[in-house]
Amino acid sequence: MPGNALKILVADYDLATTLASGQAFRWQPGAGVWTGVIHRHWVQLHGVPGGIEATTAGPVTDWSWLTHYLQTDLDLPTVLASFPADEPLRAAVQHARGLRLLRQDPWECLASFILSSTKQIVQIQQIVALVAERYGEPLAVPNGHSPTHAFPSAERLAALSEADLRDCKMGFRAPYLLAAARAVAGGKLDLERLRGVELAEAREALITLPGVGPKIADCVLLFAYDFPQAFPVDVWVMKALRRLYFPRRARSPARLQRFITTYFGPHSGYAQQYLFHYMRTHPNPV
DNA sequence: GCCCAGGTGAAGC
DNA sequence: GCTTCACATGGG
Repeated sequence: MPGNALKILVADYDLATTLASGQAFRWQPGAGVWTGVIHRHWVQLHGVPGGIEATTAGPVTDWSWLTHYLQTDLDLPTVLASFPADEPLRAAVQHARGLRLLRQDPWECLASFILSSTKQIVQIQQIVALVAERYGEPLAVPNGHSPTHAFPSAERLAALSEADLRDCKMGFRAPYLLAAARAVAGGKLDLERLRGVELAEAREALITLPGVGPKIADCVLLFAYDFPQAFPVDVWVMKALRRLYFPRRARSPARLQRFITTYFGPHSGYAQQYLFHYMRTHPNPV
């Protein structure tokens, strides 16, 4: 029987921390409820004892889009057990146990992170909301809720001008987003193909886009694909590495990179997310 | 006013 | 290889 509500049984899932953790930008907190958009679905989520309750605008028969996005089948204890047993990671995990990685749509994730450079998370949310409101297709929403839009397709954005995008307050990122939209819409960059290639090859393919460097590429590979060893290094993660792992003397970028790829194990991307969250919420040394 | 934000590319050495 | 700078915009 198709319904518009579902309870997902899952342990070790901190919904609020996950949705606010700066990997996805379309979630708005309410009174214990998170409202957002996944693909073409308006959805409300709230964490309850033993799991997550979801409500949609209309009847749903196949909920796999939701469970896949939330990654509720992932066994978190296995991931955590794969981390090196050091003090920084122990503290970071203890501080936010239940923090998860989502599995987003590659195009939306790529576009969002192109917009992310030297922006605070709240500002990225504002820009993404503006782009969706202006150029995304309207979605079905329950009575009493404000109108919501899907994130616009690459084809839709590719048809715009740079000025249209600059009007969405994205500044110097506008030509980068436009170039990415045109590369994807024109078939020059096949985001689906990246699902089946090695991490290094997928990274290279993304970095060919102007405005996409190693950090943004790794965000997309970690948050939208199945690359558990993608390890985006932003200002916060760099602070974590310097302060928690190399407090005495600075390491060259090459040495740091080698440390990242050898030290954190098969789920290093997850370790990165815990370190990121820990530094963001503990910006000052204890 | 000032500094900073889930960076990147270009120019300089 | 590494360092410095510009690039828009808004929050603290």
